Amino acid sequence: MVDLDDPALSDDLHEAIEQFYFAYRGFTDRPDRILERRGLGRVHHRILYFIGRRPDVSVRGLLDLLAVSKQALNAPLRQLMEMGLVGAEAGVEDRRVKNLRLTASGRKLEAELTEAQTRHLRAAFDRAGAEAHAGWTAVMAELVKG
Amino acid sequence: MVDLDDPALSDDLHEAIEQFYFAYRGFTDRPDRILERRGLGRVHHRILYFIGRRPDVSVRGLLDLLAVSKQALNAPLRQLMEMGLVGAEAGVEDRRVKNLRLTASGRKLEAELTEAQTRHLRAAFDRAGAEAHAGWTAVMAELVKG
DNA sequence: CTAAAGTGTCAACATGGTTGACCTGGATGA
DNA sequence: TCATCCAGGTCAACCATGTTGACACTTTAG
Repeated sequence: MVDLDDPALSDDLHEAIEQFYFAYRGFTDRPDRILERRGLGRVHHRILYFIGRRPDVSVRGLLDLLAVSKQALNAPLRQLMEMGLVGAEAGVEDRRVKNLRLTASGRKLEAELTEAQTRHLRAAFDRAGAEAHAGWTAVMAELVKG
Repeated sequence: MVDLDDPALSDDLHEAIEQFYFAYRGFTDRPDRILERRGLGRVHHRILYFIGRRPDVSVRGLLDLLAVSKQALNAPLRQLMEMGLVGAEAGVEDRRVKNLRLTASGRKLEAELTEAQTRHLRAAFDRAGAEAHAGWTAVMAELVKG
């Protein structure tokens, strides 16, 4: 059992570390379970997610977002294209670049996965209140910047 | 380049997903870099951290906290004991259980690693303000519960 | 024409996790 | 007392995800 009310956790910054760890773990394992039923992994989710959010992103752009090597990206991306979830088109200005987009079925899977996470987040925001929601967002923005 | 101000990110719940992802990534890679200089990994950090926060935790307790198999825990834990960073004592009531504790040098390394993360968090909390800090904590608590 | 950039792919390797099987030794209840 | 359960340790096979290095191809740009 995970007891976050343990009296040993006095320092609130230490508590924040644990909250971050456990919250993130809970945040990722729902979509993970959906994915593993299809033989896909977390990488595939991240790829689907970012292509969905940034249509026509290039392979290079994806690499920078995910901060992985192109070799690590290549296999799962190709797999998603072979499964018909992601489509690619040569760029108009520069025909070397591939503009990546979700297909209809890609959008469907992406929505299913992301929905699991947004439902989780929305529930927490609702319970904590609008003010807390705003505070959370502000702190997260600082963490991303810093 | 990671551009979180991209106009495509309209839905704030989607933005929250990205913030969570990028914030967590930034949060973990500082201690990771300290560790890799000593040939240790993130697992070792988590072990040191939780033993530090919950002195006399048992191996079983650690397994439940980390949610990994005992085989995954065994090697890094043994390594930490061989390095003299973690000590163990047989339990008084039940002599099967091992009560794990940090040694002096274990506490030193743990403090160094954790300090990197608390400094990061403290900076974000300071910039975002006390109210935002409270909101962040409230939302995180809900996420851990949910 | 040449250099650089975007993409693709092969190979070798490291890490960190899994499950299954089996062992020791201490606790415990019929 | 004896059978059984539980904490812990260890071996083996396996898998997912990542890395670097090297090389090829196409296209763009100087």
